[in-house]
Amino acid sequence: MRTSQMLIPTLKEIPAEAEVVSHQLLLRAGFIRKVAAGIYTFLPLGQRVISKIEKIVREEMDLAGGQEVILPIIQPAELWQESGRWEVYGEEMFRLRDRHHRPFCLGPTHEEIITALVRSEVSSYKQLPLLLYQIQNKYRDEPRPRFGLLRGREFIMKDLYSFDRDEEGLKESYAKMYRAYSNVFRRCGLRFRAVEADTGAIGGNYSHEFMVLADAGEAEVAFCPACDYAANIEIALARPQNKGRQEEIPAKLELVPTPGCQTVEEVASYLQIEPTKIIKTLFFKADGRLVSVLLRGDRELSHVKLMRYLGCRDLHLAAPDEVKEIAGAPTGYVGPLGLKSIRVIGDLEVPYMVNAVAGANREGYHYMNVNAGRDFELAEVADLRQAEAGEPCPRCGVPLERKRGIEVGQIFQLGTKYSRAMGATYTDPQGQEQYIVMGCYGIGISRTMAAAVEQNHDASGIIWPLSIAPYQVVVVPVSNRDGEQMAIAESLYYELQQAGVEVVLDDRDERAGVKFVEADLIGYPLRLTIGKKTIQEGTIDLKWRESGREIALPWEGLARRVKEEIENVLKERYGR
RNA sequence: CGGGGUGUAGCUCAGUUUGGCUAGAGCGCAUGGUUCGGGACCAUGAGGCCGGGAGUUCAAAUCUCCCCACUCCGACCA
Repeated sequence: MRTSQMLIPTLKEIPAEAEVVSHQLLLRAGFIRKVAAGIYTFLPLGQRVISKIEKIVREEMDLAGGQEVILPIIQPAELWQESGRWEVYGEEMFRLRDRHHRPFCLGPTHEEIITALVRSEVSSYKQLPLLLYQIQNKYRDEPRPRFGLLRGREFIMKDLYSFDRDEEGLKESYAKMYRAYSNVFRRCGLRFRAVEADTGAIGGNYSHEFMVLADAGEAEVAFCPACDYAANIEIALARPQNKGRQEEIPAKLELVPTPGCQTVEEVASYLQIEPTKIIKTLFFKADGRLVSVLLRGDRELSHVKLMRYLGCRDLHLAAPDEVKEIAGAPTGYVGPLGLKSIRVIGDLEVPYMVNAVAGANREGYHYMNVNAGRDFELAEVADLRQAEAGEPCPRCGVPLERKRGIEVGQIFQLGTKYSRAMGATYTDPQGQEQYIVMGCYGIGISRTMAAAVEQNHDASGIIWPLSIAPYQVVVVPVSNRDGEQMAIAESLYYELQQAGVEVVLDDRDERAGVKFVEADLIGYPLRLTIGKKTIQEGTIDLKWRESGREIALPWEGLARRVKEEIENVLKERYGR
């Protein structure tokens, strides 16, 4: 393709709406344009990257035994009512009615549709296992779309569903997908970690997320630099870190005034103690019931851990007046001493806290020298806090790292949640009816594109991994008015095309500087420059975007050489 | 949903506080010329319901009210 005929609207300035670098660069380099909040058009270059990611995904899914289908975007409410999710999904679902006022939704995911398909078409164990997938738009009316392609309301997703005879089969399918996903993201040139994850609204009991490590990520992961332990911070194991401090002798309980001290920081600085000495008491409403949670003052609660422990579906902080009613004091002065008629759950560290400080359930006062067991009963303890960087890995003891990540894929073992709800069964060899055991596996295709930019860019623009670059090579004649240069450029362009290289020819009547700057911004992995030197010395400058390495090579036979080099890199760095 | 910010040319923004000439700049675009290996320069030109509606006023981009969109923080998603 010739750039003079292509739609590549680059921008010199950063659009005001874009906050994160992938959003800025994808807009500036002419890959995407916004249509509404969280809804984007993919321009020709953007579409090519999407296609390339999809191609890698298809290869890996097909090699793992997947079969591609296309499921409808518009889905009838009845199926969602069967699974029980029509109500559960809430406002995140785009809902609509047809001309007969029948309710539908735009598919946020496809468990219902695929389960309905399989229950009517699969009836024998001989038809299992089955792996079906599609690549298609998904619709989720996010309360707050942001960061361009990283959190959209319409986005491109690959979703695969596995159907097995039993748990054993599910584990195999899951393992296959785990490997396939690792291949996909490696081949896309991403640095990622597979982490243990919560199952959330999708349901099921076992899950991994594939996280691309990047500061723009909305999730946090804890991982071990030495062993393979890695988990979403929501569920990463957090063992008590204060066991060794028990040499301190419990002292006498003491009521102290703490006027105007409502936060952990205020109390700590007023009493001249470390936040680690404070017992933080939080009140939550879990499915409508009040519970209280005790945590060391410097720790952060994991909502997911608490929800899992309580087995509740809805969890939010209690309102201040609810807290006052049950504790007799406003938030900031509440504590476990004398708390009645409310369930109290402590984090694993709380029993080890000696001579702690806690709210006195009296406005303006805290207790000092509080000890669990002596001063209050702590019947329930559980792992409820977020793991911190630096604490020992729960598997091997090496200090954990904690980083932000972009979730580009997630795999779930669903079990029989949907097959039971929707009656998807098969007949086993003994003639008995059994529920099909399911798994589901998603890859955010458009999000992967943004994640690749987050990880691969510099001050000049995008640095596409060769495997997903919109084009592999740009040929830049320094002057398109120089007939000799253009003749060489044209023939090189032709030869590269003949060799099967994905190439564009920048034949625009622009100054060389403009072409170089835009080539860098767009991020073509390889640039071939034809200038006066080419005429005089017979060489063409070959420059890799990633390393900046530039070498002059004789232009005769260059196309074949470039093709070989591209093949090598694709094979060695991005191959299977 | 709560709180903040912003809506003026394709893009980035002045102008709004204190109402008043024909609404501006840079970039981009078109035409002509000079330039030509890292976003050149000169000249000319096109391009605006100043987010929308209602009001106040002799007069509204500017003041008031309502609505909408975008965006950030939080809640939600979990």
